[in-house]
Amino acid sequence: MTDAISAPDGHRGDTPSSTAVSLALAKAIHEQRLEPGIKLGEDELAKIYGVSRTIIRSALQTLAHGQLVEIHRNRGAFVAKPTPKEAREVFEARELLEPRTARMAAKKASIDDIARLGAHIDSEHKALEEGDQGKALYLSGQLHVQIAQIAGQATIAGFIEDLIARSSLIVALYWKRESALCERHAHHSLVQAIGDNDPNRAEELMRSHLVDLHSALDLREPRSLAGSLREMLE
Amino acid sequence: MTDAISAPDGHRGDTPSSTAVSLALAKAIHEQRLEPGIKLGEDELAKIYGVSRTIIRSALQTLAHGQLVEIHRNRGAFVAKPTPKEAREVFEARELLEPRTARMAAKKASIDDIARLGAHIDSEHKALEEGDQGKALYLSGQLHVQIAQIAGQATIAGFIEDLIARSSLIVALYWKRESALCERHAHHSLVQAIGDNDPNRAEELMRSHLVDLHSALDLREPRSLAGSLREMLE
DNA sequence: GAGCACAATATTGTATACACTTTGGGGCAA
DNA sequence: TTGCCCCAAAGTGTATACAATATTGTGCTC
Repeated sequence: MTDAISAPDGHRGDTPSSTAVSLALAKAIHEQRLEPGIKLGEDELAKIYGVSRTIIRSALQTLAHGQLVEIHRNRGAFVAKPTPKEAREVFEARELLEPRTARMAAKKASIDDIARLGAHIDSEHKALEEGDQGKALYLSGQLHVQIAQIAGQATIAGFIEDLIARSSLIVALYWKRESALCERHAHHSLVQAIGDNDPNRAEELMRSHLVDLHSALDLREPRSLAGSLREMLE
Repeated sequence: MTDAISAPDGHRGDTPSSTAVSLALAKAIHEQRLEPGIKLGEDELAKIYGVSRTIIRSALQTLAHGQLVEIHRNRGAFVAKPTPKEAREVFEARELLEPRTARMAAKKASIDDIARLGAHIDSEHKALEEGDQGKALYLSGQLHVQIAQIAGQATIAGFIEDLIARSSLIVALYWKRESALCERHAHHSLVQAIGDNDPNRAEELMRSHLVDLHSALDLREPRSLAGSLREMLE
């Protein structure tokens, strides 16, 4: 443990370490290595990543903005636990934003874009075959983000990115195990529609894909999770 | 100067001072007391608000998240200057989100909600009569936020809140002076449609209101502003 | 033994100190 | 004069120290 964080160093030599930490934490949440409700102690994180609490605090604030983390004053930061109402809102927002975005992506997608999407789906399949459920879930979300980026609307893409991150928490809490991962086919045909520059089909496929996801959730009560016991009594 | 910040103390006794600072700055930007591009020095703000740089830094990070402020590493924080492309994206996002939201608000609005909207419009008119352009602009944006809140979709309302804040920067940079403020009537009839629980009309009025706003912008080149000279050479 | 009050501990909130980067100016050389 | 380099000053980035608050454990009282 306590290996210093590997700075991703996006493009140039500048590397705010708080960004690296928040990305690392976001990915851990996205891959469901961090369960909803778990406490994120500042000192603990500071030791793990080999930085001061200043950096950790900044990273936690960033995550709180995207609603991946809840910060309670004088009590600390916790991985967020979206309520059923919030979960519904997230998916309703996605159903409003993403189909339109998929339509735009289908209109604008270049050869390069389509190649990237194809490669992405391949990684997704590989992760599934290797049994890396967390990584597969992460990649599955990132596909939606990539589509939004192809649509060329950075602002909306940013919103979608937030919604997708929160969706991973929602899946952790509300996913019905019964429903198989029908995603494989859905993503494949969606990418195909975009590759064919078929906006109508892309929009409709995205819409039905989201409805499928939404209806695969059991939004009555949050799944009981380790560490959640205490919070239920507060 | 240097009067300590008046903590708003939202509901309970908890008051993160960084929140108070970021709200104060956001309002100043919204009311166009802070021009796009102006530098927000940490020490300066710390003295003004009577807190340490720690707090200021946190507040600036919050604002950067909403894209009201741009932070350049080792160079400092500046009030954001949205590009024409960004401006278009913001309004396109609004045109996607707000009409649907107005529709939902018209469906759900209670007597109380409608009274609040009416009171809001009154304040708006009063601010205009008193010649307080900044406050009028701020209130005008807040009406949109309130409508989104009435719709009961907190997630989408949050997005809209961000978009409205950014819109004030866009107006500062790209508003054609020629176009009169047609807002008065637009807001009035919009609130009326919501009060009548007429979703179709509310949606359509919101849509056309946004189109009007959008077309009152000159999105070719950012308006030259005090202090922007230096930045053009950087 | 149960409940409460208080002290000890742990953790977060804020301020300050120090290190690093950028910036601006003055001096020196061509 | 012009161009360059180096140094000083200013400002941001990070770590640490201290203060305030919440939590937990202990012992007392009833």
